[in-house]
Amino acid sequence: MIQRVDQSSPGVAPAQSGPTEAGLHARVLDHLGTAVCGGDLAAGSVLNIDELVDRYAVSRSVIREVLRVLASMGFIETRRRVGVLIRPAEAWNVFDPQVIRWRLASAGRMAQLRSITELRTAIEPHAAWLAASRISPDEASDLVGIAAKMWAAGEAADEARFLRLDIEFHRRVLAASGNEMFVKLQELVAEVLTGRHHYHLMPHHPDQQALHLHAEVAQALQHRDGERARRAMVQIMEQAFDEMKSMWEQTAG
Amino acid sequence: MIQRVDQSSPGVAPAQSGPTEAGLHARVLDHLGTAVCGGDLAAGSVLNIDELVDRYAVSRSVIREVLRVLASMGFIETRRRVGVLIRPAEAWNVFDPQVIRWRLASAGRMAQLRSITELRTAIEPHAAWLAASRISPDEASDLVGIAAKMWAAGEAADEARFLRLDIEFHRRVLAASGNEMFVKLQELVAEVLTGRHHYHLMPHHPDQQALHLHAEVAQALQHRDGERARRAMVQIMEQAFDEMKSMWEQTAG
DNA sequence: GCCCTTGAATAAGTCAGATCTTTCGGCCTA
DNA sequence: TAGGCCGAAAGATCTGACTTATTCAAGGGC
Repeated sequence: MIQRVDQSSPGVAPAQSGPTEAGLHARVLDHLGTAVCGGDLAAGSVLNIDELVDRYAVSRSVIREVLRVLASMGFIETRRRVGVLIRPAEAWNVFDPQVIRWRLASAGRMAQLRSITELRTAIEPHAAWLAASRISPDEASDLVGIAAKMWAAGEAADEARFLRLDIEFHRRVLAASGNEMFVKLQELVAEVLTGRHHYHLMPHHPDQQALHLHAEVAQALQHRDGERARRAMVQIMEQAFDEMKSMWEQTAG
Repeated sequence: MIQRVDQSSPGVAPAQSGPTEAGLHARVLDHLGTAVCGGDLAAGSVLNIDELVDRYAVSRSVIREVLRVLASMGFIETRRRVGVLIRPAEAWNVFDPQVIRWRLASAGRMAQLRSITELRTAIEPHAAWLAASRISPDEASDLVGIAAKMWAAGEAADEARFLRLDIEFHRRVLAASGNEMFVKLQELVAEVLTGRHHYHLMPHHPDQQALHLHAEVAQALQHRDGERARRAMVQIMEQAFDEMKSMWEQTAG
C-alpha cells in the first residue's frame, strides 16, 4: 500500500498558486523550488535522490523528473557519486515565470520586485517607440479606447477593473512592438502586478497624472510619433518606479 | 541486451553544442527541442510516449524526464487520454538560454537575433544609467582599462580578442547596474555574439566610432554621470543595431 | 429527436526494484 | 611520493506492472 504524502516536513510555505493543485510532480517541484528560492536549501548543500524519495514519500520517477526540471532552471546540478548539488542564485534562470513566482513568494520578494520594475522601466519606453512604427490603425484606436476606460475606472475608484485595464494596456503596447520577447516579459510583469494587488502591496490610488500619460501614449502611437510615445512611457515608468520605491522603503527599508 | 541509440531518424540537425555530449537525456532533449523550434513538430501535433520510446530507443524514464523539461519550457503540454501536445511559439519561454540556443540554430535565427538585439538596445542604456550611481571606483577604473584594451585589439585587428573584451565590457556594465536580471540577460547576449562570430555572421571591423563610445561610457561612469553614460550607450546600441540590420537584410531580406 | 448518464478504452501518471555506468577515495606498487 | 588499480557509492537507465483521469460513444430517459 502506498503512503500518501503528508507534506509538512520543511517549514516552507508553498507558492501562491491556490490549494495544492493536482499532481505529485507539481507539488514536489513547487516545494523544492520554494525551498531553494527561500534559502532553506543553501547553495552548496548536497541532497541525494533516496533521501528525497523518503522525505516526500514518492517514487524515484517523480523525484527524477522534478530534478531534471530544477536542473534546467539552474537550481541544481547532479553529479555521480556525489548527489544533488544546490547551485547559487547567480545560476538561476531568473526569467523563468515559475522562478519569478517562487521568488515573489519568498523573502527575496522585494529584490524581485525591484529587478522586474527596473527591467520594465528599461523596456517599455523602447517598446512604445518601436510600436509607433509598427502598430496598425485599429490597434492604436483600441489603445485610445482602453486609456479612456482606464480613466472611467479611475473615476469610479474600481481598483480591480483598473488593474485589468492597466495590464491590458501595457500588454498591447508591448505586443504592438512586434517583439515576442517583450510580450513574454509582459506576462511576467502582469504576474507581478497581480501579485502586488493580491498581497495588498498596492495602495494604488490611480492619479490624474498617470491617467493622462496613458492617454498620451495612445495618442502618440495613433499619430505614429515614436519619440512622443517614448517620452510619455518614460514618465509612466518613473511614476510607477517611485510608487514602488516608496513602498519597499517602508516595508524593507 | 540494450540496443544503442542510432540517432538518425528525423532529418534535424542537433544544436551547436559540440559533438553529441554524454547523456541520453541531453541528446533526446536537444533533438526534440530543435525539432520544435525548427517547426518540424508543428504546433498542435500530438505525440505519445510509447512512440517516442520507439523512435529514440530509450526507456520511458528518459522520455518522461525530457517531456517534463520541455513542458517547463512551454514547448509541450501532456494530457491524459490524448498524448503530448506541441504548443505554439507564443507559449515558449523565450528567455530560457537553451531555447535561445535552439532558436539560433533553427530557421528562426534572424528573428531571434533581432529580438535579442532590440532587447539589448532597450536594456543597456538604462543599465549604464543605473550603473553610474552604483558602480564602485575600482569597477569604473577596470572599465576604463577594458575600453583601452579594446582600442588596442582594434588596432591590432585581433577579432577574437576584441570580441572577448567587448563581451566583458558589456557584462561588467550590466553587473554594475546591480540588477541580477540584467546580468543574466548579458549571458544571453554573449551567447548571441559568440554565435554570430561562430556562424561568421559578423564582419565586424571595429570602427573608431564604436571604440570611442565605449571609452566614453567608461569615463562617464567614472565621473558618475548617468545621463552621459546612457547617451553614449544608446549610440553604441544604435550602431550595433544598424550593423545587424544591414546583415539580416542581405541574408533574409 | 435531443440531452444526460454511464461505462469502456486509452494514454499518461506512478510505483518498485533491478542493472549499468561513472566517479571518487583509498590502497598498492614502483 | 607519484601514478595507477580496485571497490564502493550514487546517479542513470531499464523494465513491467498498476493507478487514475479523460474522452468518446453507446444506451437510456425526457
